[in-house]
Amino acid sequence: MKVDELPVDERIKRVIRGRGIEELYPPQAEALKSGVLEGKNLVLAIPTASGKTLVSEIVMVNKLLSEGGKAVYLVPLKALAEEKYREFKEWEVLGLRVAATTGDYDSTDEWLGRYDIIVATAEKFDSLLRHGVSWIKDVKLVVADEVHLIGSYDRGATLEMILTHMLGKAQILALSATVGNAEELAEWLDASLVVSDWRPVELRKGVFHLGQLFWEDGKIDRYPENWESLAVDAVKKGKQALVFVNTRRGAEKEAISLSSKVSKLLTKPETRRLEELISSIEDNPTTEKLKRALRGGVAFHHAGLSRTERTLIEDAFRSRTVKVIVATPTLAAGVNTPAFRVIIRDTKRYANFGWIDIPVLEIQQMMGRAGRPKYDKVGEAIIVARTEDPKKLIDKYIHGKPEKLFSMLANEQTFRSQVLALITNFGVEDFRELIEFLSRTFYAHQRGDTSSLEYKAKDIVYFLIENEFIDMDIENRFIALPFGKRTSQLYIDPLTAKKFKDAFPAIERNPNPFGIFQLLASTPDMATLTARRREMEDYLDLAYEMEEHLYSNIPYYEDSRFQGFLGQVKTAKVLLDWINEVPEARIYETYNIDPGDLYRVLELADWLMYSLIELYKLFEPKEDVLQYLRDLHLRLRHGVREELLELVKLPNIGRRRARALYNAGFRSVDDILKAKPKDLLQVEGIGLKILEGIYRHLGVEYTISEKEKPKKRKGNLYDFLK
DNA sequence: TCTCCGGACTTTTAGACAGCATGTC
DNA sequence: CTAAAAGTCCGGAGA
Repeated sequence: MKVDELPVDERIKRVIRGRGIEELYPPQAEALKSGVLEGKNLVLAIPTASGKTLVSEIVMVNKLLSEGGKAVYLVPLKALAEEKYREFKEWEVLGLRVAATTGDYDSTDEWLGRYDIIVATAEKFDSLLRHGVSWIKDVKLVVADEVHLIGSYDRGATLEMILTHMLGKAQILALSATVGNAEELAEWLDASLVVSDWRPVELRKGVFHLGQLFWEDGKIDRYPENWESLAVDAVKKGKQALVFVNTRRGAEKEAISLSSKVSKLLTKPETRRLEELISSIEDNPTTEKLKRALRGGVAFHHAGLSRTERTLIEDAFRSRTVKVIVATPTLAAGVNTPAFRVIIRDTKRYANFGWIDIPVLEIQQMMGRAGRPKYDKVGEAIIVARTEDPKKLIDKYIHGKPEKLFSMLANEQTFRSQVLALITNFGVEDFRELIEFLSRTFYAHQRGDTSSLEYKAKDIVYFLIENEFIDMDIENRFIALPFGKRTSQLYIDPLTAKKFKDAFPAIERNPNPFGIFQLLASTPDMATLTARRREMEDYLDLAYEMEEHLYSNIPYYEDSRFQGFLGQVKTAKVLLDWINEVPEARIYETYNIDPGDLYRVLELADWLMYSLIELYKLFEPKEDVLQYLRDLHLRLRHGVREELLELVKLPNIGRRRARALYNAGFRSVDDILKAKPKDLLQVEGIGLKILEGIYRHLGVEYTISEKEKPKKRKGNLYDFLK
């Protein structure tokens, strides 16, 4: 189908042709002929990179241009929100406004009302729904990207609930990877279904075993026995490779090992670009290994890296500076990083109870990264059989069908939170209405019988009543209580809120960082670190040493919570070090964690600390305790001791600069105001830009003069420099 | 007596959403 | 119920 023939607004065609697209891919054409353009719901199940985004863009923009209102585009990751936001920005030439909103920024909900296309994570949109944002009623279209995540254990229920809320109120376009039961999903959503495995770049799949590469078409190629030769070979051909492994350690090891082989194939300019890249990376034990690998044009990519480094690597890969990335599954579902050859080293993964086969769906997503549109005619996806029987791998992953999707609504943790939200934020008045809502979910559609779900819901309702989240009047109608409503809006697990509430008296008696941090770490919303075997004794000792500061009892060795508790103690200790200004590098070493892990813990602790304070406010707070908690929150956010709190409020002053200022004798804003700029500039980390920002923040008059400007003006920064 | 090596035994293991008010080194 | 690689410990051989 030609772009010209599209039954959509001319302006849309112009923009598309502006991208150099004249002809639509067959599945795109099929999708657009399915009735979506006339407002019908659609489930589009086609491989990654086969043009789902363009379909959704056409549907969104066409709808907005003809009907007005808003379109919401849901993604599973913050990084993807960013990526889609940049892509959709292009449509602003037609007068549409695009915004992205995630937990990271732009939470002023009403402000979003000025935009036409809103990209959001599913959880963020759920949160917006809970806050009852006024513009939700203008949403005419919801695009749910990666909708197969409805089957994910911990996050699927959220997506399912959002779609249930919006079903019938807005048009729904669900974009999915190929799954075993797409038709079931389509039936639930009352949608047309377009399924296809067509790809713009041909995909060749194969299994590698002891030097033999068995292609799906029966051809066999021969290579050196070590699978690494597959990656090296790709680079020799002037291409790139993406290797998937199942552990961080594996990613690092293989990256360094491949690096020494790939380095020989690099050109001078490539080596220079890599050196440039390396010099821009911060130093710590993890990046030290990364830099070693990068010298040979190879990188590893896993959640232990900070966001900055991950993005850096992804960009460098796209620009072909980096030839090979060895990644854990972070990259499989993340931002778009296609490569000529994808090598899957592991098909098993450790998951709580032991090793499991990675689902076909996920392996197919990894394989789907093979082939760069516009650059490659064909992409190659190769599974390495190391110990596994190659025949089994071919049957399961190459010829096999992906798994069916199953509703995860019944997952206790999410369900608890969702039931609360239904009552406190979505006006569900009684049990009958609750059941009525649940009957419209995918769970109900799929299982038919909702009696076990109802039973669970009933249990949760009793839990919520018992803990004063909600109440029930004599006619058995639900009453939302402030504690419940706030819990739901803070987006924390009711169990977390209950733990907080129970701890308030103890906190009032003995407010202290360690006790509070252990409390935060003990909630289900915190991803705690794990205490390693050899560390266990140390943390147990620490717990006993700090026993009087804790708000809970130390469990016995036999207790099932014992292991978890030690992890909480470790997490609390890390947070304690953080607010005592222990340098990051030392934290990484002492606790054997990566930058990404610390970042994650801090991010969660920050959010939970805020929530703790917000909930405390509801229970006749004592002013001094409240102030104590607020200060601790600030210390947590900035990683500083109490004495730096004042300085850290200044723009661009974090834990390092604040400490430098303090140690140089500038201990307060007052000191800074009285000081000569010249002296302040002596302080490590304080340059012109920073000082300028501080003065602007404090409302001090100043101007940065060019060299030719007169140097005598009052308040001129350069006056003081002399 | 010290060092090195190998085998037996032990330990470890992917990822990442949410609030709110503005800016880390 | 299912694995595999790295780390640790210990004893024995050799210097």
